[in-house]
Amino acid sequence: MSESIEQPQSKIDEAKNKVIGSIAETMDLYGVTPAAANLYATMYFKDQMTLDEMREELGMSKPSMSTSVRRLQEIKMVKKTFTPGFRKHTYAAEKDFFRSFMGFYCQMWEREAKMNLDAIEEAQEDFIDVIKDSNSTPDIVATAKKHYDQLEESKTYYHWLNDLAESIRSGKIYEFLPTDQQD
Amino acid sequence: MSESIEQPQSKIDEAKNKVIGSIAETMDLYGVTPAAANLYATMYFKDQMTLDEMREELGMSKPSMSTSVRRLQEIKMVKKTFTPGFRKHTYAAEKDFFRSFMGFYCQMWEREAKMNLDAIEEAQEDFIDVIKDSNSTPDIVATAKKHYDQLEESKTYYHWLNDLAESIRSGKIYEFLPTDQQD
DNA sequence: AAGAAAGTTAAATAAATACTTAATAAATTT
DNA sequence: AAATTTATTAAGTATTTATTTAACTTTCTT
Repeated sequence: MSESIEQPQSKIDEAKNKVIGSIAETMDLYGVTPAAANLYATMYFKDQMTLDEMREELGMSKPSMSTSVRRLQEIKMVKKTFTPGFRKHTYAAEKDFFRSFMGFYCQMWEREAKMNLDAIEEAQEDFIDVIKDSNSTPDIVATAKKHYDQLEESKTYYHWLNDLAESIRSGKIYEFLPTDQQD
Repeated sequence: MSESIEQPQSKIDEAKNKVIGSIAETMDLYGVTPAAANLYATMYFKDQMTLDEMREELGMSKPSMSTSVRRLQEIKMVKKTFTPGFRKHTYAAEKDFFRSFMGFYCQMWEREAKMNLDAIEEAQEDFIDVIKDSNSTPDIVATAKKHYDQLEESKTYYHWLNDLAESIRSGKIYEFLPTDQQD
């Protein structure tokens, strides 16, 4: 048999690996570690996996798989599965990318909104103190006012970000942007 | 003067730094380098800046500022400004977070969709070859079909991601999610 | 309850990446 | 056109981050 003829199984593996590489690369760009990114992409083609199977399949250490799988659980891209009569823990990838998207972005956006709104609140109080302070020169007061107003305006964005996250979590966004619409 | 009484100017700086730290921290989480994140957050409170002012203000090297500012330009978070009769280049931060959001996410999502759709296309061709191949056992064919279908279904997500990006770029999303709605 | 198997935490190492210094290129002024 | 100022590229260094090895804890089985 000529070596140009590929075995069906290896061709399947090759095809899978193209997709795995691509998914992992994009996850990398979003700040997910390489091990976690490769793991998710690998699990995407599997029903469920144990830590040992992951270690075997990716050729990495077990602790690495353990921490990666936990990180993926945190962003809701992997779920623990219960397998009766089986001692090892089993995990399954979230295959629905819409749900993965939700888990990843909504969490991030809500966190961003909270963190920055908290900081803005504190800063605005400080600016008010400066504005009220009799030691403040007119220039200083004007600057404080300008910054206060800038922050006030920016709040609109963070509220919108929370609204966006909420409309994704609730699924309401799909009324506006249907999932089945082919372009 | 007691040291518990704060000078207005330093109080302003302190307040700004709270927000700068918070903005930079969230940008860090999105994979923007610390230097670029701090730079954007600093510029957020400035009209415009030169590379030397950036270096001075952040206490970092000029090349670091140069590469950071370029990265920020790529994601549309900083724009070059023209200052007549002034030799040095000047740059201004995009103060409208809605525009920053657009620049950052739409670019990422469009890139993700393109990359993964390309990989999927290639992989699907391979799976078809395997399905057609007379050397393939029924098991192999079944697996190839399963993977093909899974990839086919996932395309819906990438098309939706493109639609989402498009609706943000066009501003149509704000018809669905108004920016002024306070919660 | 003791032993074994699986998973996690902690410390150490390896790898990646961000940044700085030094050198080069580009642009503006005299 | 030469010189000076500004910006960028490249090479090297330092820092951070990811991963592994080793120790420990938990959980299950006999």
